[in-house]
Amino acid sequence: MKAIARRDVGADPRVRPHEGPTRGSAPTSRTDRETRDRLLRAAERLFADRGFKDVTVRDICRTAKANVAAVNYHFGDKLGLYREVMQSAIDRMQATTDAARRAGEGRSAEERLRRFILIFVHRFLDAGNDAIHRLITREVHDPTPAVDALVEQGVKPRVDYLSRLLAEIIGCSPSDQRVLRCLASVQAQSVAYLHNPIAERLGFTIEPRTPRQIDDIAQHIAVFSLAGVRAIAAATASARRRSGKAARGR
Amino acid sequence: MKAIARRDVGADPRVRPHEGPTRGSAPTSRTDRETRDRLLRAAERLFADRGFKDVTVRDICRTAKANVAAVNYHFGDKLGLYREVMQSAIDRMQATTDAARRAGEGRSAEERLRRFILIFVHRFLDAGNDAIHRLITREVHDPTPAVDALVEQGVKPRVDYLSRLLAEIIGCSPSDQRVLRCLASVQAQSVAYLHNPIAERLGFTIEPRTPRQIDDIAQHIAVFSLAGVRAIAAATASARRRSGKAARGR
DNA sequence: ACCTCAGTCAAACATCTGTTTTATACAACT
DNA sequence: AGTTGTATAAAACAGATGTTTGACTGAGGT
Repeated sequence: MKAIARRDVGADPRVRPHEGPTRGSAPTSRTDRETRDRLLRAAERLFADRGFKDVTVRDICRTAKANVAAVNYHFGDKLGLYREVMQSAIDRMQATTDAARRAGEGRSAEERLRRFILIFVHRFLDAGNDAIHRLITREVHDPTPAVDALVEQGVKPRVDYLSRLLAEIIGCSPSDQRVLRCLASVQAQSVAYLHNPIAERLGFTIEPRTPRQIDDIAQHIAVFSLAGVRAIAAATASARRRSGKAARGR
Repeated sequence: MKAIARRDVGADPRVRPHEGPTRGSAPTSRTDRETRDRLLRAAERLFADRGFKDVTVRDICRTAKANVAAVNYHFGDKLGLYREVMQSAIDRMQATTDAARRAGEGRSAEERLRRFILIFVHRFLDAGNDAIHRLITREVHDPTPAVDALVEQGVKPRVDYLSRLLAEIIGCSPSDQRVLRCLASVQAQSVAYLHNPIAERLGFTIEPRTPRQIDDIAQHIAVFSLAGVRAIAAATASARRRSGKAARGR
């Protein structure tokens, strides 16, 4: 009976006793919301450090100095809390895409790509965004039910923009396979610089990076990627010129 | 009391009742070892799919059609099984490094890099190696106590070889920061092609890749990377020529 | 025939974890 | 004063999980 009741609540969240402090976006009554915010902050860091399943609500509540029941009260369940953390990450990801896109408005295709990369890498490696990016990276390898929102709102807009941009540079359709591969090559490079235990064990990453170091990395990825994309465009162009297949090797 | 006894066993594994079927590398008595192998195979797949903590010994034993106690009997504990799975992954990683390194012996530095990338990507994306590479990638973001062996035996040899190679191409010391960044750029690209739920949700990766597709990807990464490394070398060379900072974009 | 020991199995154990329950405190409103 | 609704707290619950225990089997050696 209890199990059934719980399952019903899960299926229809609106049935929950409180559904958090008042529904919708009411002012939540008074000075409270403190606990809620502390939970969100603690959860963001812990989820980023260890992933959804390896963090217990007791960990979160201990860090946030709240009672164990606080998560269920304010967010329905653990997943509800995670979704809210992830949504804020998605929002910041969208903001980064928009900023990096705007930075190149009115420029040539190559210059738009260069500026996109520079802005993007700076935000990506900014210490203040470290948690959300580790969070997003985790969804790639260990998806939770929140992955759908991430893909639709966070990943797709960026992929669409970069695909059109790369297609213009290469001179082909955005659905051409080369576009996707260049997209992968460009975006993958940044991920290598997220803090991770193996890189640290090898002596790379001297912990909080200086703005200078971040800029050096951004310049590296921009130079490397521009040259890579040009080479891909040139290789296929010269291949087309001699009619045959790929113009690989020497 | 029981808790203490268990902790003692954990601290000194040699106290365990069996320590697996006979110690060392004795022939394990008779036809058995079947169960052990089934456990290893099941564990490799499950650990690769879901990570160390998200797989239960019950999952593994169910998959391997063995009893729940089988893991503790044959491998001491869950971590012992994981270590053995990881060791076989490390061994294959070493073999890939050696093969990719040998493929370029006696060639120019650039050609050695090109061949290294081609061999490496082929092995990396070979369907038969998919599990071990997802396993290794997991250690990057969610290290277990097995990460030390991975770094020492698997990662370091590859990093050392590629560092020397890239330093030769760029024309600088292997400890130069540009070497590390090019190394990151080259290796990071392959990781983007491991099967992951987000790429699949976006419609990329048409499941088991054909040898043709893998070769296309390998060629792409080789062309892209060679051009990228050359550009980094050229940028710093021309920068040195005019004494100032970076010679970016234009 | 007897013993030994690796291997397997079912059951039990102790712990951890997400969630629920019950109770209490406090503020706002009637 | 009384009611209502929000927030928090302590305890309890139910299920899962890594590990251990004790019994049983069968082959090999004496």
